[in-house]
Amino acid sequence: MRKHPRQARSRATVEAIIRAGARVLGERGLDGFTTNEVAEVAGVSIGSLYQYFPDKLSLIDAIRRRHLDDVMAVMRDMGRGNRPLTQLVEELVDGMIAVHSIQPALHRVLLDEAPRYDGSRSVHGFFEAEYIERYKAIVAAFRNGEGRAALEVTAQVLSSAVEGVIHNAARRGMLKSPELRRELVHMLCSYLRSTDYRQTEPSSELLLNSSSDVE
Amino acid sequence: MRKHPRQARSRATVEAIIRAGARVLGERGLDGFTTNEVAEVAGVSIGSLYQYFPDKLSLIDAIRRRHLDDVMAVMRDMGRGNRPLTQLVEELVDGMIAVHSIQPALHRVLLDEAPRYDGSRSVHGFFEAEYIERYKAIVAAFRNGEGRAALEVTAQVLSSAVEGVIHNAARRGMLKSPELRRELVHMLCSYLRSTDYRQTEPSSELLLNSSSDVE
Amino acid sequence: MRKHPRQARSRATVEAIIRAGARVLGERGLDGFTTNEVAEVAGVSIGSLYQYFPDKLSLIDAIRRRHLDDVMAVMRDMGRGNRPLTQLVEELVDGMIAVHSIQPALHRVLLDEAPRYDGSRSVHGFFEAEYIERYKAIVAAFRNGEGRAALEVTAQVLSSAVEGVIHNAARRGMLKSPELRRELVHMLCSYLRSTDYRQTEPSSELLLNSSSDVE
Amino acid sequence: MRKHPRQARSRATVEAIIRAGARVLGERGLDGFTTNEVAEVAGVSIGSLYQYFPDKLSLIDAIRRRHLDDVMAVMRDMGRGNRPLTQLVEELVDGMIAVHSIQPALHRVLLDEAPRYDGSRSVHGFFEAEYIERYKAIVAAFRNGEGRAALEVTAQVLSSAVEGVIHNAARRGMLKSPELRRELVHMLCSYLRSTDYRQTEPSSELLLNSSSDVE
DNA sequence: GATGAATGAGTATTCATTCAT
DNA sequence: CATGAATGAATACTCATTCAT
Repeated sequence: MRKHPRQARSRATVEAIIRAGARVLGERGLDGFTTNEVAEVAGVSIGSLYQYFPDKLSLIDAIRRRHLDDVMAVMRDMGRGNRPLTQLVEELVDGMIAVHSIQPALHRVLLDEAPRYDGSRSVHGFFEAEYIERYKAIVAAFRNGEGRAALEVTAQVLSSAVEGVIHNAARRGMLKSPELRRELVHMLCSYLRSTDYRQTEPSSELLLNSSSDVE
Repeated sequence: MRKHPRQARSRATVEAIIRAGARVLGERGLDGFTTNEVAEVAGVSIGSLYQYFPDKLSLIDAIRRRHLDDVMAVMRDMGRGNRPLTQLVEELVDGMIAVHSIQPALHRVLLDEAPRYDGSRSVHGFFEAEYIERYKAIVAAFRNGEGRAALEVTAQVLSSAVEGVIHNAARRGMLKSPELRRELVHMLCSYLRSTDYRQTEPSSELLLNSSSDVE
Repeated sequence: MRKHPRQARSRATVEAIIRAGARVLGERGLDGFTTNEVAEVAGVSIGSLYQYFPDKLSLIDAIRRRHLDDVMAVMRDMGRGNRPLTQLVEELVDGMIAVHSIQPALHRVLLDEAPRYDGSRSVHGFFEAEYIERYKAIVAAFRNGEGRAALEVTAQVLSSAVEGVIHNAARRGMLKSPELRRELVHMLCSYLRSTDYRQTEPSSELLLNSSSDVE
Repeated sequence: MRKHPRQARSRATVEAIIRAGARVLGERGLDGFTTNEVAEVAGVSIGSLYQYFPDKLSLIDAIRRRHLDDVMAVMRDMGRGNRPLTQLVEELVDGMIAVHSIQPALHRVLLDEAPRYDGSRSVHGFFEAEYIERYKAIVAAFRNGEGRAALEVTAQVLSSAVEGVIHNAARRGMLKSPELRRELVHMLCSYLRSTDYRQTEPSSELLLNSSSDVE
């Protein structure tokens, strides 16, 4: 941000801009997101917008930070208290579904489409660090004996799988499907519960005899 | 396509345009994808581009079709022959990684960002139908006794999880990490191997007592 | 118009754009009328033009309104006071010649070539209604006993004859010819003065024995 | 024209192009008139079109000549035989209406909108010379004692009035209205029958007491 | 601080015309 | 002679950003 708002009025202005930005981004998508549109929706002159945000990207970043804070709130709740695996996973999934239900498109746009400032020192960087750390904590709690590196990768896989499923469901308007919720929970639990698969696996497995073989 | 290329010369032109388009889309992203840029990279005049593609979107659709054909080829290979679960999943994951390694960003842009022609009868529609069908075949082979509806949802969860993980890895340049591959395979196998979790689960579970609670 | 100019500066801009537009349209014709050209002639950036006019057509409409206002002023003057037929017609013709002398081509382009916004409720629609009404008033004053429908048609014929002659003269640069003025006045007076010709006519007429027959 | 077609085949090609051109120009207007479109409608390659017509304008000129020939045919018929004034005028008006009824828009586009080659030596020039000459013959026949210059102007006024009324009617789809026909005939007859109005006019005229005075 | 008028580089798309095959 | 692939200048319109008031 270009300038830090000190007076109450300025803070309100910035607030209005970010809110309007989130709304526009969620409703119109990245293409419909123009600084003039945002300023108008915010009931603010375009000049005022540029008083606080040096350019479009910085505004997107601010919106992202705002939104990611919500997501982080869900993650932080995960950390409180002890719960059995299933319950924890269910809460995680439910939290994610809840966050994405508010503005289904916004989160996806923010995560997938909207360009980041430079990739390193951006808001997203800090957020992501804590985000993955939270996932690591979960993994560590249920997968004892997993090494540092493995932990990192497992958390990565876990979080991106959750996001992949949730975003896809959001795109299809299936966020509220209980079956989807159940299956996602199921998958995550199976994964977290299983010990290293290299030991248990190549025993005697079912064979796939696909009939779609013939083409 | 506006016109069908009859002479050899024009077929080469169309080919060059699609190739250049894929490259530009992958390297510069949807924003950097301008018809003029594509024409230039293809070494073709802008007029030639519009001789064959009525507008920008139709070109994107052609690129998508091209790319999705590659992805489907991987999926179709899954259907051939019988293999144990692990091997099948490994091949699936390896195939996906391979496809995404060529142009890491292209697939994601094509799937997540790039607008489709009308949402219903487009290329993507047909592709997706077969795509999910292939996943369903896999699930059906290893999860006997799963109902119709459950099959659909499971396939959905499975495919979007795979894509989420792969795309995220692509974004981070981690596509070639063997650990990631291992964990993804692991997750998918656990999920597919497990029977209905509602029976086996709420026994005696570990409890999470996170210390990252305090901040 | 997209935006209403509030500050004096912007009102001047809009004014300059319309003036430049009229000039370009009159001098270069509809083909040479490009928004960029207009902006340049107006000494204004293309962006400013689009700030006030959503598209090319709306600008043409604004120019038309401006121009038609001038024409209507002439017509309204016709309505004031009582004058003998000849004097009235002379004033009408003189007024029309004056209006078209400013930018000979503009009026024709505006009336004949330039596309209208949607054909019905556009500026031209309202203008035309009053325009023909004024003509009807003239006809009614000198042709007593003419029915409703006949009035309408007579007014139509009268106005389009005037326009035909004036526009053609404008094309040929003959607008200032006193002979032309005299003949036009003559024709209109003859027409308006004559009672129903069906009674007076097939008496004993001159015969045309054209020698230009042989060629 | 670039090349004179000698063989039968070429003559047929040229013929097809001109016909297609007239159709496109009439149906789609000057804007929809593109050389590629014309070639396609003519069932001929664009290359062939340019074999015979060096550019777009030359094609329009050829169409114009073709069309004006039709109009001239009407005018020439006027010259044959002797008829009373009213009959002659009725035939003129009917002929004009007939010519314009075939492709109402074409004639207007050709006369009003379509650019001419250079204004002087074009097809239109020659045509117009004869055209106005025909009108002069008519005037001369019924207005004895009119001088050279006056004859020219009268013919000019007469022809442009006819065209103005007819074109306007064509635009409004009123070409077939018998009232319109009657009034046009009426006006032309009144005009041609009247002797110099300077002698007969400022006697005792009706006064216009318009009520639209009050505004 | 706030305003909103002004800017202009950039984007998709068309169409007259050429020329190798 | 005919074809149609290729060309590229030209055009309408958008939007991030600046700056005088």
